[in-house]
Amino acid sequence: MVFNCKPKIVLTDKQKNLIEKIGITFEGEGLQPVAARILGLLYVSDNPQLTFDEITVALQISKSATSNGINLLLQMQRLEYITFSGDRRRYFRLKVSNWREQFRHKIEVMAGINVLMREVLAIRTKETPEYNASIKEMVDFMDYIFQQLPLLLQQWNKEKNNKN
Amino acid sequence: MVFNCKPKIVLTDKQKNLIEKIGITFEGEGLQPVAARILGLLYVSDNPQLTFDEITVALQISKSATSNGINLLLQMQRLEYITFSGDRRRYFRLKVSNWREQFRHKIEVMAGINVLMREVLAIRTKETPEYNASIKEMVDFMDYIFQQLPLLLQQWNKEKNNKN
DNA sequence: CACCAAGTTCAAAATTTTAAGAACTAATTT
DNA sequence: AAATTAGTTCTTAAAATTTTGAACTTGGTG
Repeated sequence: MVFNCKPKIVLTDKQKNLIEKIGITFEGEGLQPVAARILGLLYVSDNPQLTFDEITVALQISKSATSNGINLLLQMQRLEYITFSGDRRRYFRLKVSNWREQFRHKIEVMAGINVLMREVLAIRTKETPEYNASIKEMVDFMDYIFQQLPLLLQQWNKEKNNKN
Repeated sequence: MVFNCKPKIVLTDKQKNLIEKIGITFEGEGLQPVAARILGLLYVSDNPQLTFDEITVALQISKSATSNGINLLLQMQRLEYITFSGDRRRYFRLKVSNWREQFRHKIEVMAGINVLMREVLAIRTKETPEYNASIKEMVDFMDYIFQQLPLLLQQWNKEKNNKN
């Protein structure tokens, strides 16, 4: 096992700042702080494939924090890993190519709220027709959007192909 | 002061369940639990205009919790209130008619993430062209979406007018 | 003026979330 | 077989968030 040594990853101040900025932003989206920083690190790091230990060291967190963060992100399908024969370590990387699915998933979550709003409309008193109509307008619009978004994706795919 | 008495608002089990369901969903969106339930209550309540005290009683929370929740939602522009002369109480209601702005705001937040991703691209090493291209593809698509969404809104407005 | 109603504020309590550390497991190497 | 590596799990500690209760305004009422 001659080349088991990996040059420790070094982060510039610019990179560190951006990791924190990404971290805060993704925390705002509901992610756990450590998980948010792991994403930041993988976005910013020169090497987009990092081991468990490299992540632990780069972010200066405990092994258990790394373990929890990684497993959460794996389960959320934000991360995947590859392995190399003769090396027990997993190399984690962002599932960026996955963005179409992520996008679809985000739409589904938002559409879920709309389903709830339809439940609201179903049980609301009929004594408040204007109010109900306001809610219905919003729900109808959102459904229109959710219906149109996949078409936009298709359109964009097409435009992109035309350019190449 | 003859008719200062208001019939205490009564909620059916169906309504209570839906308030909780909405509560949990909006918590998932990052809202505080109490604020999320206040929204739920106002969505579901037969009377869409409730006083401070009615909210406190209906949700069985403390006055300070109500105060915090209401002020948060007012500041977030999710709530507004009206008053009636000779009645010191404020009557709170959802700003549902506001949904176009809310929608625009949500887009801006998502677009903010995209700005960050462009920062990532700006400082990433050029040694990983495929990875960078993947990120760029995602960012470009999201920007396309954010650009198209206002058009969809216009289109929907038009379609709606044609129907009437 | 004394009192009540409609809130607000603040300190403390309760709850939840997050992270750490230490002990553990399961491969691999020596 | 002992030691090392790559992690996991579990208990606890620390931190942050949320909620309460009690005291405090502020404006109107009798």
